[in-house]
Amino acid sequence: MITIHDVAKEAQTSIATVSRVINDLGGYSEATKEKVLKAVESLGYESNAIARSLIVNKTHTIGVVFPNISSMLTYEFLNGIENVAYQKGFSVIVSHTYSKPKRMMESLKNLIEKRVDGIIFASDAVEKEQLEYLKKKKTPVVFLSTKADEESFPYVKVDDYQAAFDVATYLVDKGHTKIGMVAGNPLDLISGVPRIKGFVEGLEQADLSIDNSQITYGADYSFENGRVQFGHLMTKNPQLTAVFLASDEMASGALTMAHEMGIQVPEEVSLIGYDNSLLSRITIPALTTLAQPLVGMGEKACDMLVQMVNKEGQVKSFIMDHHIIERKSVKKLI
Amino acid sequence: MITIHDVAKEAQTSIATVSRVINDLGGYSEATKEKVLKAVESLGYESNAIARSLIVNKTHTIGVVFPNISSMLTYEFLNGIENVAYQKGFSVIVSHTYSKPKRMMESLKNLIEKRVDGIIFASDAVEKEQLEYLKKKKTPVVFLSTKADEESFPYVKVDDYQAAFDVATYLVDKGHTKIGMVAGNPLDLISGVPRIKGFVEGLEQADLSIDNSQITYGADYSFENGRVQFGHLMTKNPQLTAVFLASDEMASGALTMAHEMGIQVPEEVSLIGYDNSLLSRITIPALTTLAQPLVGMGEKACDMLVQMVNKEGQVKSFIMDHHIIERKSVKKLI
DNA sequence: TTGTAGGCGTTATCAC
DNA sequence: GTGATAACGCCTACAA
Repeated sequence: MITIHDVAKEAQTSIATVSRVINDLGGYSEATKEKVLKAVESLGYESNAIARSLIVNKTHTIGVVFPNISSMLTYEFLNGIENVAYQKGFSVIVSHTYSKPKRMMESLKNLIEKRVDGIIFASDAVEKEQLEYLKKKKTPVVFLSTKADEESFPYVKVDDYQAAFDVATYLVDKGHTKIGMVAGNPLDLISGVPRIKGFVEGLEQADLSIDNSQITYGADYSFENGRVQFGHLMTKNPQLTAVFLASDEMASGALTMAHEMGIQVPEEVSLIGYDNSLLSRITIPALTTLAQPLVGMGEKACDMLVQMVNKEGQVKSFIMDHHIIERKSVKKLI
Repeated sequence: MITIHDVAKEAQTSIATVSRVINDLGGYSEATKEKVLKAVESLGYESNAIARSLIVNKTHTIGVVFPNISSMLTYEFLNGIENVAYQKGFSVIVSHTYSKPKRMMESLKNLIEKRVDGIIFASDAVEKEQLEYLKKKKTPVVFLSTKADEESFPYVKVDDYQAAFDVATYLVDKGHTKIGMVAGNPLDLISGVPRIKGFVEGLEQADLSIDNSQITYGADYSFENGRVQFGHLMTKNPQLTAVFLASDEMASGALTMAHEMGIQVPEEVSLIGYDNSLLSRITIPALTTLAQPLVGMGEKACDMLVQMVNKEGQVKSFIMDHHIIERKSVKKLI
């Protein structure tokens, strides 16, 4: 390995001076700068970020912790994160935890040992143990599309309650009155519950009631779950003219089930999804959906984290705007 | 920050001993081990991987370089990579380059500066400059779903020529004779050309000729490109009964175009994709496609890289098996 | 403008 | 078994 000493020798100067010109610190003549740069070039020297980190106590690296892979959202988040990280001069270490507490803990510990400057914790519920751990370390953390039960760390989220509420009134505005929902996990306090609650109350606001038989629940937000839940829902409630799916993946599952059951979308039943993931543009018919600005959320989270790392003032949790993107899966009833 | 010195003081011993018990090196009494462990626990000490890396000259971190985000393959590769990396005790730094040579070079340099133990270069053509650079450094590199023009670095790939050839004979076996192709980029030597060549020669093998009007080309493998190319192809060649799309994304684009044009799939025209990405299960009809073992390829690439890092024998390029997954988009002609 | 020297938190080589 | 102490490659006072 070729070090700063080699460069110094080649340039016939000291390592201090080499360090100065490499880091653009000024305080050296143009001549020596030339010499040093030439030496760097000819030797192919590349400074050792590890050594630098050790002394400046910063790695310019952040860690991102994701739950299971199955979700298509993850990748869009990651893109947003990586974009601004790159732009701000940070590298990003990713780890998947499959929502296993043990693995989450290991990932966290590993990131801390590697001395990342900050951590983005995405899309997953945080266990008490992990929260305690993170609080003990002083490492900056921001939550992405999730939040801690307390106000310990800032988060970036959409207002799921309001979003689901808006979906309900959207459907009502389109003239629907017999409306169902394929919900996510009713035990998921972060996304599951608010979407259900928001939707139900949105309907109530329009003087529509929805009883429990018109809502089905599942374990996750997957294609397969959407497929079977939608099947159950429609056999129990064939009168429905519109149903809200708690994710685009579920909605596309519903689409294939509708196809299997010979139900026309949107002619016979309207479908509306959630997320505006890549999927929603690709299905037939294309999905009308509640859009979360996924890439933007990743960017925002990373922005906030970098701010915290650089101690640029106080960072507050941020609620991202949502809106409904109209495509082809919802029919207006006259 | 709490260091090994603090632990040593707390445990009333030397840092050398603390280091020994932490690294399980033996050569200490059970009693001191207890003391040290207790001190570690009570202080919440976590060793500094940066400092360790500096001296052992290994970071237990690998870098992964991807091109643009648009591809859905990327994430599956990443999952495979991250799986075995985790299992082998490595962290992974990802970076996206948007296929911009400048940004690729920056990413590479950054990874080298951060002293990653190895690099996986995925899915993108390698420029001469980058190749030269990587060869100069002694850092292990493996190519994933791409390869260098020379035998400089090992790669993991599917045999695109043979795969496309197999697609051709598959379609022929199903009784099709009027067959078209929506190809990828004809300038893409890694994936574009072999798929085109393999497909054409597969047809010739069955005494079917395919002239240039039955093949359309595009810039990439995207949904949108598949959509418009398929439109062109079918208006020029309405007699076609089957078409091969060079990616699943393109195939799903074709599906929506077929829908727009009122062409039934597979009743009027059969479609076959390439990749077996998540998409192919989700479209209606579900796509018959040539499957690349995406996750497996990521795993294999990481496996090889770790082997190289650990200097466990010679590592050779690896051709992954491919096969056709039959779903609903190809009709058998009687 | 430049160089010397003391760390940064570890591991590893010696002695004891 | 255990403890000094010299690296690892760099940054940064402090001197000169």
